[in-house]
Amino acid sequence: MDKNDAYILERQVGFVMRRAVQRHIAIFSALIPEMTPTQFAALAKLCKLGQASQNELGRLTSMDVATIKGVVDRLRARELITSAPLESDKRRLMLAPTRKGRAMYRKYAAQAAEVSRQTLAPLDEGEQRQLMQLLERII
Amino acid sequence: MDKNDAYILERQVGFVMRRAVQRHIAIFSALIPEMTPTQFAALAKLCKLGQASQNELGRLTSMDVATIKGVVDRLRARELITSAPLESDKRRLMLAPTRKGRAMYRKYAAQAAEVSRQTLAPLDEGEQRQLMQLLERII
DNA sequence: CATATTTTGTTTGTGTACAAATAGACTGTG
DNA sequence: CACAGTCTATTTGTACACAAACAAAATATG
Repeated sequence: MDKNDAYILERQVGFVMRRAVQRHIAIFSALIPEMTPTQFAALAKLCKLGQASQNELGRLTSMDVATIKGVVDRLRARELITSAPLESDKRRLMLAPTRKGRAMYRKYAAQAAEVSRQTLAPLDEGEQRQLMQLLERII
Repeated sequence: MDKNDAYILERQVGFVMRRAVQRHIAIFSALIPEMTPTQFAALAKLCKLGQASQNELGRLTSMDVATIKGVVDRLRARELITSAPLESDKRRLMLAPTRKGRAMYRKYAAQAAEVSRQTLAPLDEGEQRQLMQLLERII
């Protein structure tokens, strides 16, 4: 095996992204210990929408059916959202933030933005924009 | 709240990185269904080193003690690595790839590199280098 | 209208990922 | 030497993440 085509773990995108995500999550939980990034994402999206079915919310937050169910269960257990079967389509479980959920979202929205700032802090503004654009293209 | 400082989920680094990692893992498991990215990372690193303690391997692959233990257990269950307490320091669990483990690594090293290529395929070479450099700086 | 297909949600099983508590082994310092 | 502090590994509990199998409800199509 030639030295040039050696597999170097540290140079693989997957590995580097995994580490970057780890750092991001660490920053998030330091600034917002009350909930996980995933929970906040679901709550934020639901607050933005007003209401949505569980499935819909999952698609919009890129969580599969099993994952969104767990996240929804935990948010509901904390009374941050409510759920109820839809009359006109009994398959669907309509979700909406509670007053408490909306308050939680408002309380932490600024902090969540700060998490993004701190995550990108090692880069200047141009580099930050570049990184975001490049990442969006490999999604 | 001004529209400009609204929290837009899709524009947060954490969210975009999470989705990019999801795509990467999907590509990985399509090309290498035999093992997970994490397992391959640990096996690859161990093959490169020849041997290492569990703790050491965890640090080098960015897995905490509980995570690396699980990964090691599964690799050992499949007889891809062996483990034995070190005589000179009975706390440490020395790991080494088995012949089967080394064969597995050799078999999939090229495929693993291909995973990285496909993940970055939407970008040209310069952009790929840029993305990698930017990601490395926010680790 | 009847039924094949699709959609939505649930459940189970496996695999990361991390915090916190514990135990045993080592090291450094008095 | 003693023992305080550190290091390594394990265990437990919680939380994503996804595949696969299932059930119930809605829709499409003949």
